Amino acid sequence: MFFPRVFVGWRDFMNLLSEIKGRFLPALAGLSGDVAALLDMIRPAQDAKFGDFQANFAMPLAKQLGRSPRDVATEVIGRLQIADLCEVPEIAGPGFINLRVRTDVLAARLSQIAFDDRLGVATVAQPRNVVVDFSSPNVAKPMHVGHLRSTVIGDSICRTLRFAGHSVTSDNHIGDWGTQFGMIIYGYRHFRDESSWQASAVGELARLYKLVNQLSDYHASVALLPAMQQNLEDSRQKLKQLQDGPDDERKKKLLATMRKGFAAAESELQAAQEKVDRIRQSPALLAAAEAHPDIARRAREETAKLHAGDAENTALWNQFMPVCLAALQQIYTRLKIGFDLTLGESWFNPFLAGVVESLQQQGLATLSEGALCVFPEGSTAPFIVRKTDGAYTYATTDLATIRYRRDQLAAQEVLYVVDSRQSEHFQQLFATARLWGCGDMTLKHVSFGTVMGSDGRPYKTRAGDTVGLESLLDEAILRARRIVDENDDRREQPLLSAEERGRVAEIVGLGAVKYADLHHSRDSDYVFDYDKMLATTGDTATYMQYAYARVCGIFRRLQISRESLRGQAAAIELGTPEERRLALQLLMFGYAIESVLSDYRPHLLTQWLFETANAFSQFFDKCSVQNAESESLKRSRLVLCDLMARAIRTGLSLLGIEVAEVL
RNA sequence: GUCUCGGUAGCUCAAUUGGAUAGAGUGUCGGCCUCCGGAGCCGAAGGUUGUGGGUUCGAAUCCCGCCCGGGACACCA
Repeated sequence: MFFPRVFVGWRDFMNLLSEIKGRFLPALAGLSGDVAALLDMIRPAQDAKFGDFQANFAMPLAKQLGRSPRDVATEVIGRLQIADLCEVPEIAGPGFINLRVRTDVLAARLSQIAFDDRLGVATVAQPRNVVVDFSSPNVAKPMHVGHLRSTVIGDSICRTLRFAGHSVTSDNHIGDWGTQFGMIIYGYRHFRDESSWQASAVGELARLYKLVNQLSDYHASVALLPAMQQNLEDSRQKLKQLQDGPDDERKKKLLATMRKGFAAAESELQAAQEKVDRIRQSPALLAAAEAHPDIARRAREETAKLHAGDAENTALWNQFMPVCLAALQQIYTRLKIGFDLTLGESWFNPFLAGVVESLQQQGLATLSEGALCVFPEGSTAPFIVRKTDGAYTYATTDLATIRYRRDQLAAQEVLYVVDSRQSEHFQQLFATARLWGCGDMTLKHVSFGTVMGSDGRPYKTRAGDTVGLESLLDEAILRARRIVDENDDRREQPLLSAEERGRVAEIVGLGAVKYADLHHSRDSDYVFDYDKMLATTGDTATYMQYAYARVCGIFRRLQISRESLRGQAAAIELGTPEERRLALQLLMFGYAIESVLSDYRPHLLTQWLFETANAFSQFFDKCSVQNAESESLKRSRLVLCDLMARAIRTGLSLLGIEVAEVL
């Protein structure tokens, strides 16, 4: 018999939900062909008033059998042997079966996992070999806010997969071979400031990149400006004509479309004009621009020379790369994020010709308008694997990478944590890979939305530049420091030295940035807002960190070390609703992780963390540890506190967020 | 034009993928420190889920039409 996914839970004896599903299996036998689907409809209750778990299968099953849902529910409950786990199941509403776990069972389960670092979460029965492709910045330019989501989400997914027992290879597929290298090579040759280069090679490279980019844009804009003005004028005319023309059904819609087109043309023109103005306002820049009229083409030529193996450009590339990588590493070190591999585009360069050859041999690639293309089913646009000029594209590199990951890394699954704007590319890539013979791998685009500013537009500085990641982190940590200072200064006896305050500020600031990102569901755009992410109230990383610090405060106050609890048995007493809720919440950790991994959604873990910290805060409010009515209750609560602290620490660690004993 | 993602409380976002009376945070108003950290806890108000139809026991979720917004659509990656 084939066992579907739910039965993985057999090993996972601490997982309440799996165990409950296991009890329903015999009770449902013979009622439906697809028992797994029915078991899948047993879930945590969506409201505590309905109990702890609810089974929703009676309605669809009744339909299948042509009976009434409550009747079916009654029959299933009649067959169900669950008295040792749950109280008597109740049927509610149209036919929901509500389950409440016996409190003594919760207590017993909690005792068993009390000192388990994994909180009783078993590793998966069938580990997969997963490559996670994330972050992937261009090395020649500084990392900016756009790289934040991929980096933070990707890291969290890696950590969670590893925790679950999968074999994970994180790979930073950096852009180290593209046109931007031609630009810095050109810049280095013509605009290098030797003293700046000596002082800070990265800084100088960033400046050169920006300069060459600006000058290229200038010439492109100057060339395009007349056409753009004409275009704007044309659409102004057309708009006017239409407005004056006869009313009919299509007019309104057409008008809206044209207004949109007009607005787009207008802002396009404005952007181009700004690029031109910026150069013209500076005599030095203007002189540079005029001295290098065909800078864009010549930068492209430098790239082409590099790709062709030109000795001088290769030497420059070799000189630049360590500098660029060190700059990236500095950010990753601050973020406390690491990679198993950093195999960039350049690394796959030697394989590209072979990839194209293989595609041709299999008859997958055809020439179209001079470019060699694959036309995967369901897509009209070509997937270009070799350009007219003979150069390969990132499509080619991505295919080479897939093959490498399958053949050399034995990957069963590859996750691409990349901006949703590239979803069409990945659709084509995956379709092509399947045709090409990589159909045995699971390829998944874990897409995410844009980081927006409070104005609802992509997050930029007031001057309109993208925000550098470095300065963003600085700002968050600075703000966190102010909060930490203020808080500690308020105490009669400050607890933190200046050095400790700095360390805490870093934990709080970084946590705020990461949590803010992760707690949104990844496909939606999210608004970046320092004030919200570092708010001292509400659903932020600090809330969890604060809860953690409060637990530590209890132990400090009572002068008991958390480790000292571990020696003896942990008898748990759950006499109050607050203790019970916290216990149940702690036992749901495994479920939260499963939910995250079912579709790579870290926000489901932030949700669990918030609920857990909230359950603790209620407990903290109502259930005094130091004034517990008995020694055994006090000990029980201490164990609960210790467990909760480790739950928060472990959960946050899967998001890449740290905790501090004192905030 | 084609494709794609979205529109949910004043604001920022959820809703375990079709389940019960759509939930959190924030903001507003009102309670709670002789007691372990008040960065906390409790309560109230706040909704025609863009809109009109359809599918069924049941829809924010699936299908169709329309209205708004973001994004992608041939040689940048």
